[in-house]
Amino acid sequence: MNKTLANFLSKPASIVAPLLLGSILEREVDGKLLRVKIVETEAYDQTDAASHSYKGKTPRTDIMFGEQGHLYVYFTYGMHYCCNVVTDVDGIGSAVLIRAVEPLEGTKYMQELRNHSGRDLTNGPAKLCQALAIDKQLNGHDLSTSPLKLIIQEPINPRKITQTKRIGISQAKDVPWRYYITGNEYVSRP
DNA sequence: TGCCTGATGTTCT
DNA sequence: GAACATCAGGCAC
Repeated sequence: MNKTLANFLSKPASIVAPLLLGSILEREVDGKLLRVKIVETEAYDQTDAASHSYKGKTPRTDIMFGEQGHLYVYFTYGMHYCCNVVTDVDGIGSAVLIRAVEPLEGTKYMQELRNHSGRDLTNGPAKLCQALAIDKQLNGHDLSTSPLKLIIQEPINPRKITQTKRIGISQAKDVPWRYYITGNEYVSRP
């Protein structure tokens, strides 16, 4: 694990989530390079009823309780994958869900992977996983290594970040741990 | 443009 | 056996 990245992610999810906005994900697949910018995140930790780690460590959530900087991929609703960046130190079940990204490079191949084009290419957690060919094979992947790298950028101006309640969940809806870049067209709809 | 619904697998009770 | 951190397509307005 890259030390700078590990250090950056060594804090609770609610702290890291807004700092991840504007950072870059680089994905290599089939010899092609895909680059996207993170524009929307949600924080989850073990004190949070909506979190997979809330009920303690299970085989499924093992990754969330592990070392920060790894990818936690889960399968949901019978047909979709979603990906999280594990944060906080080893032993704490804390992660940041990537909800939306903005395509920077390889857009055409993402459209092929999604078999879909247009604005709604990556504006949802399951959509971006499909666009980046992320599935459970990448569960536990170290984000400082290929074929999927997280590249931290300077944190964007907090004034350009909107913080709201989370969406698409049934528990702890009132916890305001959703963050997105204000006005970015790739953010999912509220 | 916006609500409603079906598809469908993994996990935990 | 139910819940689920979802999406896409259909149909009404």
